Amino acid sequence: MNIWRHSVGRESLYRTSVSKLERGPDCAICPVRDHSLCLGLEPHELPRIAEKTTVLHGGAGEILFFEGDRAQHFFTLREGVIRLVRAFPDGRRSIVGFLHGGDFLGGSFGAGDYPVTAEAVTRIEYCRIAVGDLKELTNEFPALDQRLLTMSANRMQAAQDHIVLLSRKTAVEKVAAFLCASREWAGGADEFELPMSRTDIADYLGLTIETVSRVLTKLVESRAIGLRDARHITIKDYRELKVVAQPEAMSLDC
Amino acid sequence: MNIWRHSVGRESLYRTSVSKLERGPDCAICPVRDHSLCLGLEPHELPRIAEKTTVLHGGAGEILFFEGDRAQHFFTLREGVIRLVRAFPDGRRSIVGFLHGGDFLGGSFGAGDYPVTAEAVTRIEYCRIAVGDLKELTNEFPALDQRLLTMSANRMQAAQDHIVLLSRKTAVEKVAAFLCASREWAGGADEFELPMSRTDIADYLGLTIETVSRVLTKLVESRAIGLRDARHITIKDYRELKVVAQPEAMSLDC
DNA sequence: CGTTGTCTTGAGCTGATTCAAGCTCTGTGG
DNA sequence: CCACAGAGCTTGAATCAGCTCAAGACAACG
Repeated sequence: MNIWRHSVGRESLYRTSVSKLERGPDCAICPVRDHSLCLGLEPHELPRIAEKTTVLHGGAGEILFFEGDRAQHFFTLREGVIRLVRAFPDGRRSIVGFLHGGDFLGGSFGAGDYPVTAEAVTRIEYCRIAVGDLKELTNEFPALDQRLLTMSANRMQAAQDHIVLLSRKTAVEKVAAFLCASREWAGGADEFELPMSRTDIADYLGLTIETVSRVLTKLVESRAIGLRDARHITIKDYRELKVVAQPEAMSLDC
Repeated sequence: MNIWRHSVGRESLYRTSVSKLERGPDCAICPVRDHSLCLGLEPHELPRIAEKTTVLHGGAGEILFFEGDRAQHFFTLREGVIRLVRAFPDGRRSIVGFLHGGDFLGGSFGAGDYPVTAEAVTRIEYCRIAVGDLKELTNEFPALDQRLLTMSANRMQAAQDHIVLLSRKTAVEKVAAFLCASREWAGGADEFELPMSRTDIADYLGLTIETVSRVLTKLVESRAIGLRDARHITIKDYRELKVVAQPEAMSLDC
């Protein structure tokens, strides 16, 4: 890392700054202990994984790895938001997913390259472990494999939801679904802050920033949501929003 | 299984026939032995998994499980093609992926429901094992977990490719990408048969059948492909097709 | 207090959809 | 053997959801 690279996308140049390095993690006070990889471990096993793990943090915009880089590390996000990006040479960009506290990254198990670029949306804190070390640990603690499988299955399901959204939902449905998801990500309260820009939202939903903006004002006019400013959302009619967001949610009557 | 259920989609009624049941598999002659789950096992370990496994086969249109069914089984596809479907009550439909020989299904690890419906596109042959039994076996053979993780990672990458395709590619790019993928699926030869209908293709690419049809005739006119009939494709200019299909494939110059 | 980046809004355009025929197989029954 | 029905596919014409282009609003910042 710590390189300059020409972007093929909207931004003209990326810069990856050196992440500030800390000592091994103090797992006892880990904010994501019970919904991350480490849920698979007993408390007394944590030191074994901690000694192979480094805690890092980085600022918004920082790049953890580029698409195509050799996948040498496995990461657990402790704090903040990360976007997974694929960019086209002609400027088109697709955000394949957003990651939040507890989510893992990397871990293209078996040899391989990262299939996406990982960028910090906000200030982030994360754990890093070499894939070789993780593999050793999974031999020692089989519960880790189970946990990895469960988390992979959850991510797969999220990806499938995303596919359905992109292939068959209208702009309003997409934005409504995004707002419902953001509400969950933010903890479930009806007022929250969006960590990402309109550009990120558009590239996640397969729309333009103009369309995202227009749909949001339409939702404000229909009193489904409120906008204190561009980043501060208030959900005013969650039920309605959810109905719009999930036309596929049929009340199964059998 | 073996039930009638109203479809919420284009077809008015689904029928799930009883799959013909065979004895346990003869893994020695398994057509997908070396690119399925069982790649993780030594030859002498195969009988242990075989004794818990049932081989089944079913006809085109047969449904292995419905979205929302309790995920009690794990499947390995030996022969044929399966589509993973999500349907909306209003008739919209999305195909989240196609599966081919060696691919696995189900296995929502940890308790859970199937997030999609699995339907046979062609006549199929597949292995079925209860998730509980599989879990026991993974304790016995840790290599199975590794293999599952690797396969999950590959599927995740395919899902991400699909997301990029749906969110940022044009109709021509989508169809071109689909044809390139079909070529691989069919073994890599320039002449092959499409196992699925235009409706399936459209629901996979997030287009209408009319658009798929129009794009195909356009590709015929531009001499990139030939169409003996609707299902028989000849790739005439693979290079060109690949370039159209992957506008994201930049020749990394650094 | 100008500059810069982000977001909103408007007007016109367009790629893909919708609607509506018509065509081409395949199988079935007379 | 041909007529006929039905499903699946293609083609054309009109429409529209979302895009492009362009301008302006607003906040943050040096």
